[in-house]
Formats: sequence, structure tokens, C-alpha cells
Amino acid sequence: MVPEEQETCCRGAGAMHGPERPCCRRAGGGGGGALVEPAALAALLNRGAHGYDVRRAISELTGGELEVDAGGLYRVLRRLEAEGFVVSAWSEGDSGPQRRDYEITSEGRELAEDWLSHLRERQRVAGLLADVLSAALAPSKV
Amino acid sequence: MVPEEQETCCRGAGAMHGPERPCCRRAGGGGGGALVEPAALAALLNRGAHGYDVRRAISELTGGELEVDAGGLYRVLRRLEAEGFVVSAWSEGDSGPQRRDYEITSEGRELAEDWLSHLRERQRVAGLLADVLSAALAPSKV
DNA sequence: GCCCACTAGCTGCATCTCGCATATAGTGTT
DNA sequence: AACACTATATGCGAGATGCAGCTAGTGGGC
Repeated sequence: MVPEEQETCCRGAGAMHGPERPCCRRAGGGGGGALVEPAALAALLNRGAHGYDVRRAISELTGGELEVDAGGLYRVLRRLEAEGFVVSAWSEGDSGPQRRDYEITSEGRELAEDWLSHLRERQRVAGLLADVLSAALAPSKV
Repeated sequence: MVPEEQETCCRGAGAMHGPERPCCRRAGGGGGGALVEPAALAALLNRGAHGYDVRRAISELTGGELEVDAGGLYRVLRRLEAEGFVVSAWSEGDSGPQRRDYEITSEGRELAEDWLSHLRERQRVAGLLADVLSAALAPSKV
């Protein structure tokens, strides 16, 4: 992993650098849409883990393209638990800082399926709009 | 008065149906990411028009898949003007309610190009995450 | 005359996600 | 002791969106 070229305007879900173009700047909030929650679910589908590990898993599963904020991830995990999509328990006996082990529930699995279709839909709409934009930018090149 | 049929979840940013799943519910804010601005730019690239017409144009260009909120659209247009990406003028002489005609500037065209690559990137990331989710959901079906 | 629908523009308000900074602990290293 | 790394968590502000509501002009039905 050699991230020398950080051209990616949306490294995480909206990291940017150039204060020039608002198009990128506007990725601040929901810029790319909700990504952390589905990413966390995907990581937990593979295997139960604690938050810090989930973060690493997300990075690995996506080839380092999705680096989620740790704070945000913990928030998402707590919320998912409050809504019954994951369960957690303090992992005891280990040395080191306390860890909270998460596991996905059957409801969480259903939620992941919903996310899947949702993401496909989002992908489709983004492509559709991109095509429209592309056509509008180069009408002569039809 | 609680609206019984709240089908609307992400009608604009990605049509959905299930009212239960928070995956859809969370489309409230940045749910599908910024779409109104690029859509407005695409509409104005085709031809200058007033806001209400831009809204119709967006709907038509996307085959009715993207129905943006009128209020939000006006807000976006005003902001785009404040930043120099479009210009507007009150259209006079017409009967009926006052209309503000918008036209895209050369800077707006550049912005649209940025949006294009941004959308392609977003499309790619959404697809990537969808693939990861898909693989995690059906590991046996490799 | 009165009410309503449609076009047209605009403003609040609530909600959601995200990134960055910061606080807390425990453990191991220098 | 100071520092780095793991691990969890909270505070704060920014952006984008949807919904409801307000102003105004025009025209149609009762």
C-alpha cells in the first residue's frame, strides 16, 4: 500500500484537499452517501470482531479505498446495536485495553441485503446522472 | 396527523419501498450524496431556463428517476449563482408569475466536468462496496 | 364574487451522514 | 517518565436533503 498519489477526491467518504472546486468540497457530509454502515455490516458478515478491527477489515476488503473515521465507526456500531442489527459484549480476559466484540444478527444480515440493493441502486443513479452530464457536456460527440 | 403511507424514502436519491429498514430511512440527509447540483448543471447545459423548468428538465433527462425537491433546487441555484457558476435575470414582459431565467457560465461548465468525474468515482465506490457486500452475503456462491 | 388549481420562487425546520479534534485507558518501548 | 499504539467514545460543525408552508399571478368552475 503506497498511497503516494492521493488524488482521490473521496478517499474515505468525502476527504478532500483542494478548497477550489465546490463539487468536491460538498462531499463534506453526505457527499458520497451513507457508506460507513454498509461497510461495517460487510466486515461483520465475514467475521465478528471489535470496532478497531472492523475498521481494518473495511480497509482491506475495499483494497484500501475506503478508510472510515474511527469515531464515526464506533457511533455507527453503537447505533446498529441499539437497533438490534448487531450485538456486542465486552471481551474479557484479554490483556490490553478493553474491547467490545461485535457480532451481526439475523436482522443485521437482512439489513445488509437491503443495503446491497440500495447500493446497486445508488450506483445506477450515479451512472445515469453521469451519462446525462457527459452527454450534455459533449453533445457533438454523440 | 401521521402519514400512513410514507413510501417516500429516497424517491429522489434512489427509489425505495421498504418503510422499515433504516438503510432507506437514512437517506434523509446525504443519503445518496449530492445529486441536485449536478442535475441542475446538466439541465442548464442543455439550455438556459428558469428554475421550475430546470426541475422538469431534470425529470425528463433522467427518465423520471430523479425528482428533485423544488425548494432545494431554488436554494442550489441561488448558491450556484452566488459562486459564479450560473447567472440569472428576471424575465420580464411575460404574463404570469415572475420568472428568473438561469444560464450557465464557463465556470459552471468546468464545474460540471468536475462533477462528472466525481460521479463516476462515486459510482465506482458504490459498486465496489456492493460487490464486497454481495460476496460477504453469499460466500458459498463463489 | 368565491374557492381552487397550477405555475413560480423562496424560506424554515428537522434529519442524516460525515470528518476532525479531543478525551479516556491499558500496554509496551525507550 | 515520555512516547507510541491499541481501543472506545464524545463534541462540534459542515453539507445535503425532504417536507411543510408562505407569497403571488393567472385562469377555471360554481
